[in-house]
Amino acid sequence: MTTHARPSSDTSAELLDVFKALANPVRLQLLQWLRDPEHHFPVAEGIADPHEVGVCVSHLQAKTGLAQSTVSAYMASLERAGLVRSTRVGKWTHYRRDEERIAGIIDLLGHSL
Amino acid sequence: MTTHARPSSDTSAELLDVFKALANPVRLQLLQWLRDPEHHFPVAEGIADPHEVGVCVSHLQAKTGLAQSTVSAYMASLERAGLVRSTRVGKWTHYRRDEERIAGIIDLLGHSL
DNA sequence: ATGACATATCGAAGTTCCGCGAATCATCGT
DNA sequence: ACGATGATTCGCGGAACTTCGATATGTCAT
Repeated sequence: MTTHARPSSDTSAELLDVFKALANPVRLQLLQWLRDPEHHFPVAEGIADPHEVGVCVSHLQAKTGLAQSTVSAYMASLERAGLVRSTRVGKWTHYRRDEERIAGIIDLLGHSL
Repeated sequence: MTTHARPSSDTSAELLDVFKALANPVRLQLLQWLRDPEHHFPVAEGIADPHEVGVCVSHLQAKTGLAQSTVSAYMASLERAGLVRSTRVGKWTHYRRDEERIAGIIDLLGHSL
């Protein structure tokens, strides 16, 4: 069975990674843009539904105005924290939110913050 | 009335401050110790209930093992983020969680993260 | 095989954060 | 008024973060 009351050092470490990933205005913004991709990014280009596959780095990069290398690194850090997942389609890497994981984190916050 | 769907730049800024405050293992730990003060800190010393008044910086400092100036600055940063409140009693400054505010933040996270 | 294009990784410069000790401020006894 | 005690503020060296341009990898056409 699982202990459910006292936050273990394990769950705290998990939360810490999430907090570090989101303690940056651009990364937080990126995650929020991905809540509604078709509303924030050009839709006609890609063949597939943005909600299914995600948004490619080029589009994210254009919207932030930061260098491509920066955005790439930021998305990698969000992925390491478990907040997004990536799918490679041809030469494009698409990023989408991991809603299950995010819901789990919110739940964890409600219990152990 | 309150806008509740689209995260305004205002609520995002609020969340950002919270994330920055909690993106440090010691500060996160401090907030969690304060969930159950009488279990984590000496109880006989103070006259008042820790839940009411809070825990003074000396006790927090002793438990972290860090310098007093560091802990003082950390608590100030948690207070700026709205996660704790301070009460001065004589020469002691007591810190306790702001549960209402924390609940509000959790709620905000659930809606706008 | 060779370009062209999308992304990832690698230094590097500037800024912010971390944690400390020293100095300062506030409050209580005496 | 004075010293002792708790807390905050200040200045510092070192570590981590931010962002960039340059380079490397991977993939698609030709």
